[in-house]
Amino acid sequence: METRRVADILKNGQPEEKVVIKGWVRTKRELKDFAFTEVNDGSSLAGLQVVLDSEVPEYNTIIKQINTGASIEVGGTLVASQGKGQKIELKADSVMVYGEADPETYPLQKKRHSFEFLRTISHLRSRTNTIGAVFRVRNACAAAIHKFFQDKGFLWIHSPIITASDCEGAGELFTVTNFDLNKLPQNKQGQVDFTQDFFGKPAYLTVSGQLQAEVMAMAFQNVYTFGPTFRAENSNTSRHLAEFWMVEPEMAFCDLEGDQNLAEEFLKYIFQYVLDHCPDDMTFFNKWIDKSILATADNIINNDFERITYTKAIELLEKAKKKFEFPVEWGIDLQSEHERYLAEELFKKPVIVTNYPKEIKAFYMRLDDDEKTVAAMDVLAPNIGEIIGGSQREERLDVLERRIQEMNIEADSIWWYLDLRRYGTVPHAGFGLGFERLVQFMTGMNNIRDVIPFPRTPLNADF
RNA sequence: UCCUCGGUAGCUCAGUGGUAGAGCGGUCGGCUGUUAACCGAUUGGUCGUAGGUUCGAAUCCCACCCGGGGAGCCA
Repeated sequence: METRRVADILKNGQPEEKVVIKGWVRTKRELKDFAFTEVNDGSSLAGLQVVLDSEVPEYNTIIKQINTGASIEVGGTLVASQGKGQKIELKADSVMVYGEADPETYPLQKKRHSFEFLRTISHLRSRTNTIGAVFRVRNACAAAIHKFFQDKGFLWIHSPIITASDCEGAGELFTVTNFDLNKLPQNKQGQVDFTQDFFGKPAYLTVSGQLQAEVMAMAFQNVYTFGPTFRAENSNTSRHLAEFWMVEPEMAFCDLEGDQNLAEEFLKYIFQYVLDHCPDDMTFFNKWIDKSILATADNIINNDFERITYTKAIELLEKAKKKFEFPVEWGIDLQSEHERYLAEELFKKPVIVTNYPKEIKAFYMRLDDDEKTVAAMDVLAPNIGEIIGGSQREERLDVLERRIQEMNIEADSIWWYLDLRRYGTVPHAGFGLGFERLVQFMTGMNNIRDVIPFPRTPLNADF
């Protein structure tokens, strides 16, 4: 008989149906002559209650083997439950134990664990309610992202993971080498001789696929990257990872307004998709993790995002009656307290702030006519702050070269990027979104390490 | 990296100079419909590591390691 998934049985199962399930035991409640067990196969938050009694062959042996964590196959008949917690349950005819889990050493209990502890057992934590729900929602987010872009005709670009250029001149990079680090070849100046290295020059793990996305947008118009990126920064926070996934759409023949339109439509779509596809998981998060996430999702989906310029944002912050720790004046980068005030207190919905001072933004952002600001945009959302950062790119070769010079950017390694402005340049724009931060925002999870299966952070690359 | 709080049983924690504790978990027993089952009993420790002060240190001091929260930076 074909194995059914628990999610399917809970949704469509009918009494009298014969089914087979395979999964892992979450709990066992043993009474004198029979027992209840809950089996979870990862397909849903809820497990299927299985009723076992002496009709199961070798009941006395089996019942001692099916402790929390054991993997089993159960065949039987679906029946309407006499108990209260579930509509339907499985009356077992046969049970096969694939692998036992010694209760003396199996680290997961039936009760709640701290996320800090679960991180020390990342190979087992996906079997818990919360982490299981996180990864189903993470998957739904990824599926939604692809569907959103594919339905719009965007090409998914596989940007390189190894790169010889440091895109934004910012952040610490991981070096990629095949040198024997105990015997580094040196040149006559006594420095490491990278001409003997694998690529003949220093190479790094990418910090962004944006520049390559711009290349591909110049052929396919609309593209997006969705892949891993790396930062070697020694930042120990609940919002940073050394390895994380980033989504970066790039559109040719698009300006800053089109960029904002896409960002707004994109966020609304992802939230709606997850609500539609993971309602139980989202309800679970709303109950146990953060009681505001469903209201937040509703806010995102049903409100037009506020759109203001940076200059207007500074005016509003200066007029605010609130005292800020960091003083406000034109030219500063917005601190998280400022972003929170705009999104949470003033507008109470997502706000897109545009046209920041050029001094605080990257070299590739398009210079505005006033020569003071650039065509940048940040989407600030209630409860999380900046979730999306983007810009219209500088498509004018002379202006771009001037900006590169002003900002002391090493231009040699991005000659190809400048070539795009030499040959058939067009206005174009795009944005970047940290995928794990999106999942954090969606689920209300406090620590980014709990929304990626195997987090890489300073001093932690286990599993 | 900076600030701050913490590290005691498998887990969550109490214990602030004098015999190392509780709840949960595990184990054993009981229970004919349980739902983090319940009831009874029981098991369980190099008090993060290494020094120091003291008659005596989980407790006080120093260094280091690790974790949480916040900041900076960002995604």
